[in-house]
Amino acid sequence: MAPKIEGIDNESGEDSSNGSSTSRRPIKSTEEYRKRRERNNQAVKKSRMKTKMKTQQMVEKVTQLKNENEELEENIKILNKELDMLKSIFVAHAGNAHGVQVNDAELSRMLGGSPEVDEGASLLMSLSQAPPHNLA
Amino acid sequence: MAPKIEGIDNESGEDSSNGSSTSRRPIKSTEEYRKRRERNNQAVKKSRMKTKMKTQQMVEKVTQLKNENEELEENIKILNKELDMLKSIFVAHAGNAHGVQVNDAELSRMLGGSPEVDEGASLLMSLSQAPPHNLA
DNA sequence: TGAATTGCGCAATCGA
DNA sequence: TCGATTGCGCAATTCA
Repeated sequence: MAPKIEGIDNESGEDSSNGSSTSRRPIKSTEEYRKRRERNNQAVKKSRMKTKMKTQQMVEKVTQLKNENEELEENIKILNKELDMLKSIFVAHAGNAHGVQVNDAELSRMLGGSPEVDEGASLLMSLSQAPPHNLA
Repeated sequence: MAPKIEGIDNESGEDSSNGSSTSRRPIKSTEEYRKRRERNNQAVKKSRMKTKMKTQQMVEKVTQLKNENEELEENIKILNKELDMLKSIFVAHAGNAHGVQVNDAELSRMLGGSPEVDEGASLLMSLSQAPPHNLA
């Protein structure tokens, strides 16, 4: 995390008194050094490519999710519309020639499912108050 | 796009014959150079920060959209369930003591709205075939 | 022309 | 120990 002052080449853990030569400056050090640098440069390049790819994929992911979202909202709109239709028909029919034969208790029994409707918009509430089921 | 061989310091567009000194090597060049380098380093840092922020925000955006998506799917499930309920009630009621008073033509008229239901799942189809409205 | 962006290499540090 | 990450500076290039 704390790079050196920059520019200084204090590399190689090798000691200057190399066991394979009388050279004042270690030979193997330098060639080994270049070899290592080259490998690291390669690794860096690879790593950065990877990062770029990930970023790119995230951009795509975002647009994809946005589209999915739009479709879902659209479907919810349609479903709500259909629900409203059915409710109107239901009510109209009920108030027509005869009283409704199912009361709330019966409805509750018939419904049964959807135990925990988080948005407070159950069928019964829909029937009585008709709040559009959107919430997004 | 094509960096130099690296390490060579061929900088400064200044001419060696600087108009403010007799020095063979331009003085202003060097100080100007450092000044520019410093500014660029600053700009680079800034730019990279910006990039990082954007990336981070995208990560958050993705999780946010995923959550929203989940909620929407959940709501669609609920709506479909409610729709099914209403339909059962409707059909049961119809087949009970008297015939259905609304035929398809009437229904069509009553529906009116939702001009272009893209998924082929209109109310009428729902009533006759009951295909769950999911499609996500 | 000056700021912003980008490719690249170096060194430190991390992680297995 | 060695590849992967990361902060940083340099120079070329792009943008405004």
